[in-house]
Amino acid sequence: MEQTLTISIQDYLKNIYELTENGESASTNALASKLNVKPASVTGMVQKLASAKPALVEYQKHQGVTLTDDGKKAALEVIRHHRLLEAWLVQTLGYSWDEVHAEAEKLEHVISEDFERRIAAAMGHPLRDPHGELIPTADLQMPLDDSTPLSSLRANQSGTVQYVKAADAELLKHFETLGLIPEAELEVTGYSPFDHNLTIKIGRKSIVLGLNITSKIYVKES
Amino acid sequence: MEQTLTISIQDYLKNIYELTENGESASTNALASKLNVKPASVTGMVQKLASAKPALVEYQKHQGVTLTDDGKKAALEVIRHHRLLEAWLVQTLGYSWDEVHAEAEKLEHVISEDFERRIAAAMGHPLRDPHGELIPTADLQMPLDDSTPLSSLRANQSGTVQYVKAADAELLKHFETLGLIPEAELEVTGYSPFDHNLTIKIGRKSIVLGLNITSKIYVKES
DNA sequence: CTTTAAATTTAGCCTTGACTAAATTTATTT
DNA sequence: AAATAAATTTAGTCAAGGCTAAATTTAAAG
Repeated sequence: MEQTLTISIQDYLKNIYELTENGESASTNALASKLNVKPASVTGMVQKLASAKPALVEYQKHQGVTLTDDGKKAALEVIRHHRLLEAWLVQTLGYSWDEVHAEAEKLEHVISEDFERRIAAAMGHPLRDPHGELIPTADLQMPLDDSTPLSSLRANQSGTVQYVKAADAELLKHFETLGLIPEAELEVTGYSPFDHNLTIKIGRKSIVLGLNITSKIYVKES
Repeated sequence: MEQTLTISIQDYLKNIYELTENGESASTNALASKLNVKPASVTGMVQKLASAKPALVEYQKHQGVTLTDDGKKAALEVIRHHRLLEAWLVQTLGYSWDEVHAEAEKLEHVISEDFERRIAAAMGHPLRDPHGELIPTADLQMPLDDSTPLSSLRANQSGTVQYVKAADAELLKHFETLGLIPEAELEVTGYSPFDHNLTIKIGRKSIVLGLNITSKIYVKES
C-alpha cells in the first residue's frame, strides 16, 4: 500500500498552468497522471478550487479546467519561486544543473515574499533559470519568449541556446555532454528533409541531431 | 473559527526536546501551549509517537513525555537544520538577527541532507547560529556548552557574549541596542547582592542590568 | 483524610484530501 | 445510429490530526 502523500493546492495550480500553456484546457486524466493521483481525486480538488471564495479555476463537467486570473497569479507565483530558487541554488551552492529541480520543488512552497525578493535582488533579477526557462516577473507576468525550437532552423542559420526542455536528469546530462547548454552558440550546417535531422556545428565539433532532441532545444536566432 | 493548521511530527519532537533539555519530562499542557494546540490533541499525537514503529517518545499516562534515542536524533536533525539555516540566511542574504527565525522555521522541514551539507560546508561548519545557540553536529550530537549565564559573573570578571536567549524580536532588538550580541566583550564592574543587578562595562559605556536580562545572556568567561 | 482545583485523558465529531467501485458522459467504430 | 471504449464524475470509505465536552487522575488545601 503506497503512502498517499498530499498534494498542495499550489501544485495543482502550477500543473494546471503547465498543461494549459498551449491554450487548451487541462483534462482530469492528464492532471491526475502529472500529480500521481487518481482522476477521481482531481475531480474533487478541482471542484473545490472552482468554488473557492475567489475562484482559482474555471471548471465545467467533462470539459477540463482552466485557471482564472487569480489562479494564474498563484501559479506564476510558485513558478517564480521555483525558477528563482533553481538559479539561486546553482549560483550559491554549486548545485549542478540537473540536481536543483527536486530541492526547488520542496522549497518553492515555503519561502516568504521577503526571501523571494532577497534572492532575486542578490542575483540581479535574472530573466531565466539555469535550464533557460523564463522567470515570471515580480508582478507575476510571464515574459514573452523570443526563442524558437532548434528544429525550426535550417542550414546556414545559427543561434544561441536559450533553454533546454527536459524533465529527467539523464536527458539533461546528455545535453550537457553535447554542449547544448544555455548560452552555447551553434550553427546549422545541414538538414535532412526526410527525417528532419539537423547537422550542427557547436564549438569545434559537428553532430547530427534527431527531432527528439532538436525539438527540445530552444534557441534565439542570430 | 480559527483555521487549524497542522503541526508536523518534527515540530512535536523539536518542542519536546526543548522542554526536556533540563532533564525533566514534558507535560501535555506545556507542549500544547508551545504548539498552539489543545492538550487533548497533544495526548493523541504523543500516543501515536509512542507506538510508532521505532518509538519516538517514551510516554506514560499522566507522566509526561521524553524522547527516545530515535526521537532525539530526529529532533536534533531539525534543530541542526534550523540553526544552520539561520546562519546561512544571515550570512548570504543579509537577514537581520531577528528576522531569520520565522523563515528558518519553515525551511527546516523541507531541506534535503544534501542541502544541509552544502550550507554547512559553505560556512565552514559553524559551531553556533547567529543567536549564539549551539548547532548540533553532523552526527547529531549536541556539543557541550562552555558558557555560563552572565548572571553568574561577579565584579572584576569579564567574558565574551556567546549567545542570547530570547524568543521575541523586540527583546532581541533591545539586546542589540545595548551591544549585547555574540562576540561582544564585557566586564563586570559591580554587583548588587540585594537584587542581583550587575553593572557591566561594554565598549565604552557602563550599564546596569537586572536579572531578567543577565540570566538570558550567556558568556564565556575569560 | 476529604474536598476542591488543576491537569490529563477518553470519546466522539469534523474537515481534508486521498482511494475504490459504480454510474454516467463523451468519443470512436462499425 | 448503435455498440463499445475511454474518460469523467459520483458516492461512499478511510486515515490524519485537529476540536469539544465529559470523565478521570493527580495535586494541593483545609
